[in-house]
Amino acid sequence: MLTFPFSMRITDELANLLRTALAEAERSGQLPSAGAVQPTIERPQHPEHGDYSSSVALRLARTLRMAPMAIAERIAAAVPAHDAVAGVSVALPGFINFVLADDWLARQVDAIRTQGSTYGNVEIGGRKRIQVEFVSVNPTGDLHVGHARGAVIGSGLATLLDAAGFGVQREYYVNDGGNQMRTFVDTVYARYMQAAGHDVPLPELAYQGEGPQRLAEEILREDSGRLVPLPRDEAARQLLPVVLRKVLASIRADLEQLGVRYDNWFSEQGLLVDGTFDEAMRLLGERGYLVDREGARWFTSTRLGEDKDNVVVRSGGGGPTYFGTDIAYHYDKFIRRKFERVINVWGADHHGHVARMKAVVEALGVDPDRLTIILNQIVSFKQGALAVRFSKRKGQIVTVRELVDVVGPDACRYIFLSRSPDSQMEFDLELATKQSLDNPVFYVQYAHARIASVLRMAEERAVTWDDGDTSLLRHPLEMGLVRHILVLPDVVKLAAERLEPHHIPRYAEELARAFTHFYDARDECRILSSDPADLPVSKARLKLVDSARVALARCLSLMGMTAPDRM
RNA sequence: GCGCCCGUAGCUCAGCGGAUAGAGCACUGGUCUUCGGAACCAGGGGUCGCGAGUUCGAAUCUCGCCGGGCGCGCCA
Repeated sequence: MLTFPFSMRITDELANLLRTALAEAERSGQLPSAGAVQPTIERPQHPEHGDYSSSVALRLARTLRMAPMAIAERIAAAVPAHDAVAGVSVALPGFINFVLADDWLARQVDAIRTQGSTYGNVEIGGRKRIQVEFVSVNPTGDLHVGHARGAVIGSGLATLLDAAGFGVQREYYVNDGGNQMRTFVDTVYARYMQAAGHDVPLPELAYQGEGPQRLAEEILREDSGRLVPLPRDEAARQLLPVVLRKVLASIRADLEQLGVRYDNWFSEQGLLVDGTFDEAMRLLGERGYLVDREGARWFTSTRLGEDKDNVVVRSGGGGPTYFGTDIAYHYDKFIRRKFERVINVWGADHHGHVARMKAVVEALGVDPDRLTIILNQIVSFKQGALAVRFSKRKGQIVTVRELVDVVGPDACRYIFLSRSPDSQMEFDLELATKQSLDNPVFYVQYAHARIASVLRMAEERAVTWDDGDTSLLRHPLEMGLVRHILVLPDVVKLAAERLEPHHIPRYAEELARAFTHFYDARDECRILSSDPADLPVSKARLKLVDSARVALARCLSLMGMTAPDRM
């Protein structure tokens, strides 16, 4: 009898069984040699096809020149006994189906509870250093509502990669070195002087809205007009760090409200002052990817198959372009800080930047596959059937802060996380704020609160269940719940491998449903019974719902949501 | 014009080349006296945008077309 440590995913165990079976069938001459094969394990959609299945026989049919069913039968016959597996069968057109053993399933309940908040972790990252950079909006005002999606996807992805065993760093790239920042500071300066009673005109292309003005008035109040007598350039120079500090503090506070935190805030300006920019340019030059033309310096992307070259240093002493400093930034990520992988989460409007950025990384001598750029499509908002157009004047939601105030961080995160970044999603404000089970956010959290409530009630009735015997669990609803709980590690693995956090909320909903089905079978599977004879099975069921609590809480924490004990 | 993303049930969305394409909402009908009814069960509803191709097998891969979004700056 083969056994594996409980921390191993059941799908890996089944794949191993198939590998063993395949090797054995080849050794005994039942099957011709197939070479190296990685049997895949799927979860069938229909329960009559078992708990897990494999199409390995279908895939082998061609190379082995045999009928798929014959291959499946010979593999299935050679599958070694395993205490997790109650049955192996074959089905047309050539599937091998596995049914898990109830007693083995029941034993997993204690194993899951032992793992607690680490349940669902998988080891696919090997502690590899990976950076997730996201949001990175110019520090020129509040985060717009459109930035919330990238913030949630980026932070969700980072948490997921953590759980998958990567060494993750969350980073915000602060664009404090470019024209936009300068224009913003100039705008604040003009507003500052105006507030101090001086008729200083706004710069060309000044930032509109009341943001710069409010900021200017605040700074004026705090520094009592210290900058008024200074020459314009000097005043702007001194104003920049003050503006930056205030705007970043506001952005940071808004993101924290949304459950988003960073390990590092990285300054673009720093790349210029500490020589990183020059170093990156030197390397690119040495490798022959820079050319001076029309007074500017260009990166010759065309050498790497791009449509056109791109300016990295402007003509007329204009300094580096955004693209130029981004080269230095990626030089820093890969060559200075030696991240093995870098993930950038960008809005879809940065699409045009992707190909040349990959080209740059390649030009720096780094495998471009180490850079992944996730583009999230734009979000539109609606209120029930009505489209919402954002307009400050109408007093509608415009900033991330306002969105979080109205919808709440949990619902906000869940909704953004449950859609693939590729979808041009619609965010229904009405549904998101609905306090009912129409709202999947509440359905999942409600299941957790219900479990907490049952456990509280057990405590009130002085039922101790640490000694519960899970082998008493055998009802189909009990087994069904364990089956669902056991899927979490595979979901984490899949989501992390594919960098797709949206599988987590889908699974969480499925798990919540499995719990609710079990819970709702009041007659057949009552957890707390008034009949003393039911005490042993009550204790076993308390352990079962506690393991469901562990898995639900883990899902919620992976999504950066709270796991409420009461609602 | 070129490039990328999207098109799946009335709506919002899942779907790793595999079995009868799924979930929630909405709709229709039904269930339950104790653990949280903010519940549960059942049912109807699909040319997977259209057309070819590859494959034992295509919503999934390839090509073409249609529709929507985004991009193609010495902006970021």
